[in-house]
Amino acid sequence: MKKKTDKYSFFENVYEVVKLIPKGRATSYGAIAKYLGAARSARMVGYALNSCFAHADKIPAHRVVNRNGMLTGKHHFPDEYPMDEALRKEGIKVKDDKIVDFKAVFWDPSIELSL
DNA sequence: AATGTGACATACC
DNA sequence: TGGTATGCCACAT
Repeated sequence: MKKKTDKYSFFENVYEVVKLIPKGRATSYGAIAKYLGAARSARMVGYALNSCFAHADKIPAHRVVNRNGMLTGKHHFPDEYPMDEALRKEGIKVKDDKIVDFKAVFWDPSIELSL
């Protein structure tokens, strides 16, 4: 329900999409940005996730990686819960901070959510 | 309003 | 493979 603002922040949108990512899947910043209608705001997606820890809800930010499937954001995760470990627990294989067979687990919101 | 920022994407070397 | 440079855009200050 909307109050004063008709639209939520771009961040809120990012959080919503990330939370919709199925277990064992992963997507890219660019894909999310595109789905939100701002394909050139991939940086904003990462920016948003940077604040995800401050966000009230739990954001599976570990399911969001860059275009190469590389865990570029792992350095931003808490040491107690590394990004690659989180992914492994969901069945995603990670090697050298990169998702193995990324395209196999790739989850594109602009496709999956439009079915 | 202006400036700084960045977990990207792409290009180039 | 990795460093540098540029474009890009929404948010923070």
